[in-house]
Order: sequence, then C-alpha cells, then structure tokens
Amino acid sequence: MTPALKDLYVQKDKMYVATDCIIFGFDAGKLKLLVFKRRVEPFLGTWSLIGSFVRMEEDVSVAAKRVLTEITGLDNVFMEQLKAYGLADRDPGYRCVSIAQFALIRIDDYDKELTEKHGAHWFELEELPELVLDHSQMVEDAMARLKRKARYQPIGFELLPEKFTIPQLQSLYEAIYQKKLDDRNFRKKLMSLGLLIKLNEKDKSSSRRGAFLYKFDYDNYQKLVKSGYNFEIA
Amino acid sequence: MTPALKDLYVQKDKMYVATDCIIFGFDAGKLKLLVFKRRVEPFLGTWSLIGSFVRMEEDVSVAAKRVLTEITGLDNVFMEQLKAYGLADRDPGYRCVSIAQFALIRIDDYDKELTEKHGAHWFELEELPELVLDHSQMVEDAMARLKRKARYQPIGFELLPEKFTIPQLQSLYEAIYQKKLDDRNFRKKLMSLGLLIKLNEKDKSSSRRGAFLYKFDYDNYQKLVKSGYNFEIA
DNA sequence: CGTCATAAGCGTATTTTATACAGTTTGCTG
DNA sequence: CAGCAAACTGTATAAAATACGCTTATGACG
Repeated sequence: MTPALKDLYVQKDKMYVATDCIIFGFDAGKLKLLVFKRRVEPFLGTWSLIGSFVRMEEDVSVAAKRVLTEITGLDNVFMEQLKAYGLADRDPGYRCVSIAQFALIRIDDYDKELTEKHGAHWFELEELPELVLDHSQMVEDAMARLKRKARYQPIGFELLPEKFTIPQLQSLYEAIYQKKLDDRNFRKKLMSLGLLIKLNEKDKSSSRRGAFLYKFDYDNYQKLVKSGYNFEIA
Repeated sequence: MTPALKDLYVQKDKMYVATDCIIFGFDAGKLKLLVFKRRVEPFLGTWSLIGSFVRMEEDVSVAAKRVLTEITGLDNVFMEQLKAYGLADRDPGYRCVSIAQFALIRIDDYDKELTEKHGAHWFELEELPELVLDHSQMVEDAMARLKRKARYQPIGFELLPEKFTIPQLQSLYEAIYQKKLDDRNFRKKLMSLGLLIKLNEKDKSSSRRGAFLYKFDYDNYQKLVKSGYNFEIA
C-alpha cells in the first residue's frame, strides 16, 4: 500500500535516501571505473563510489545526474537505475537507503581537472580496491547488468567516441563479456545488423594501415525498435 | 558519496521509504495480478498494489516479505526487487520513495480468506484497471522484466504447482511472451534441457488421455549454473 | 628502394539451432 | 464401437553460430 493510502494507521518512519553512481569508462581495451578517495573522516582514505543525498524536492534520477555533472562536467550521459540497496545496517551512521545508478561515459570527454579536484581515480575493473559499505556489491551488480544488457541493447556505444573502428568495438565487447571473440565473425555479425555507418575516414592510431571509422546509426535503430525489432550482439 | 561520508557539509533531507509488491499468479492459461481496493480515504475505491512503509530497523526486502506474508499467508515466495520509484511528486501527500518488488506465487496456494479480508482481487493482466499513483507504471515495468527474465532464468516454474504438465508449462510461456508457441518445438526444446523430471503420474483435468506430470530439477539446474551453463527457453 | 612486420579486412565450409509442418495414440463419452 | 479432444512423436528445411586461412594496405627499417 502506498503511503498516502494508509498513513493514518501505519508505522511511518523517515530515513535518508541517497544515490550512488557506478561510472564506467573504456580505455585502451580495458573497462574502467571512476572511484573516489575520501579526504575527510569518517572513512578517510577509503575508496568509494560518488554519491549524494537526494533532496526533498528532487527526483532520484535528477540527484544522480546532478552528482555526475558536478564531478565530471558532463551532461547528457547514459545513466540508468541499477537498483536500491536497503539493508537496515548498510550504513553504520544512520538509516539510509541508496539507489544505485550506473553511467557509461566516453572516457576522453570528461573534464579532467574537475575529477581530480574531487579525488577521483580511474581503476581497471580487475584492479579495483575494496570500496566502502556495500559499494563493491553495487559494482558487481552493475557489471552483471552491463554484461547482460550489452547483449540486447546497443549501450556499448556509449562508452566509445562517436567515431570508432570495428576493432575498437570488438575490444570493447571483449572487455564486457570477458572473453575473446572471433574477429571475422564479429565483423560479419555487426555489419549484418545494418546499424553502422561507414565513414570516409581512417583511424591510424593502432596500425600502419589504419582502420575505417564508423558511427552508430541511432535513427535507424530507433525505427527498428519501434517496429518490434529485437537485436543481439555476440 | 554515501551519507556517512559527507554528512557534515551536505543537504540532508529525510523522507518516507515504502515498498510495493507486484504479485503475479497464473491460472487457467492467464497471467493474473493481485491488487487491492482502497476502503478508506484518500483514494477510496481506487485499485492499488499492496505495500507498506519500510520501518526504521527493517531491510527493504524484509518489509516486502512482511507485506506479502500478511496478505497471502505465504512464506518462501519468489520475490525480487524491480526498481525504486523516486519522482519527487509521485505521491501528492508527501515525499516518498517506493521500492517495487515483484513476486511470483502459485495461485492455488495462497490463503483465500486472508486476501479477501484485505480487499484483494485477482485481475487478468489485460483487464487490469487503472491503479493509483505510479502503480500502473510499476506493473508495466514488472511485466517487461518478467518477459525478459523468463528467457534466461527458470522463474516460470514459480508460477506453477510443483507438479505440472508440458501443456501447462507451454500455456504459461505463451501467456508471458504473449504469443502462441509451436507445441512440438516447445516440448522438444524443454526436454533437451534435461531439467525436467518425468513423474509416473498423470493429470487428467484437461483431457481424457491425461498428460504426464513433471517436476523441475532444481538440483541439476544449480549444478549447471555453477559450471557456467547458460540456458534459454523459447 | 625493397622486404618485413602488423593489424585490417574478406570469404567459405561446417555444425548447431530454430522453424515449419502432419500424423498417431490414448481413453473417455454417448 | 465410433467419435472426439488433447497428448504425444518425428522429420525436413532454413537460419544462425562457429571455425578457420588467406590477402591487403602501409609505415618501419636495413
């Protein structure tokens, strides 16, 4: 029963509501996570996700976006709610429910000064230190979600620059799925979707020959989704 | 940043935290939802999901289970968090975040008196009335989750009696996916998984010939999952 | 200036899985 | 004992996933 419906006869406690952001990036073939080092007590020196309390007049999703923008200077970032974490004793200080959100950002876009000012650091996922409270659990859950979701929704592209090469895209999917993919089959599959626009430019940063750049065709994707299309990658 | 980490210098508002249950059942080839009619103001007479405020010393998931047990008399029910609903104005009365949980129950198990005493009613999904607040949205989201999750996790069995027939199982999946499936292919696929235990009993309720009863092999399923197996149904 | 190394890119054969479709069996009913 | 309705079985075809090897482009380097 929703609050308004039975506020007269029910135990009604108020608590803090926070939101924490699991911020993924991708660089040099590795998935990375943006975490923060505490510079004040309590928990000084421990690593933590970035987060904030949700304010009285603020949507939970808006609170998460506010935090992300404060920290990275970025707007229009892909962000989605993961789930709420509501163990009564999850925060030793006081009762607080946290709603975790995961964000995918293009790692070279973000404002470097801004993040450094906040004590931020990019960790490779495999080298992630222990995080405060239940934040490590949040990361694990977010990773599982990303792994599953990447299969049926083109969210991987949120982690790449707007223009990317097929080998880059493949290495991203390899990082997400944590396994090697066959390059010929990967290319074939991706091309057959008809959702990549080949550009007349090459990226020469990783080979003498250079690889053609592509863009993801969001317009066509939207159209296909509307007509009931269901896509899968790898 | 999590509350305890910056409580000294941050705006910190308390709000209500509630949980609402989306309770699915399956009967006579139809997916059904358990909803409640308000008997007091405000919103008298409107339909609503069942829910409760989360208490100070109570895990969110425990609160949801408490509600479910109070209403249905059932314990050990499949329940999973859907997501949090946190629009600032979702409840006109006061600021309240609700964490929606969806539950799958075996419809003939639950305590009928108990539910009726609470003004409960099973609706077929297609005939569901408008619900208060954002509850209709919750149901829609839960249905989408169920539809997707049924593909890769054997949660459908939570909606059937322990012993079920293949035609029953098929009709359940048809209800979830909202489309007809080919009976020969369905049976072939399910049998090939090696996760159904054929019993030496028949259910004669829906045909003269009777259909063999099966049980889901949870033990074997657990083993397969541990060894990295990934299954898919229909 | 030629060859070497490296990553990009392409094509085909094979296996696996999904789909489409038709007929037989069982057992009660009238 | 004929008729009916649902349970059950099998096979052929199409589509998708996998496995695998060779060619091409281009800067580096002797």
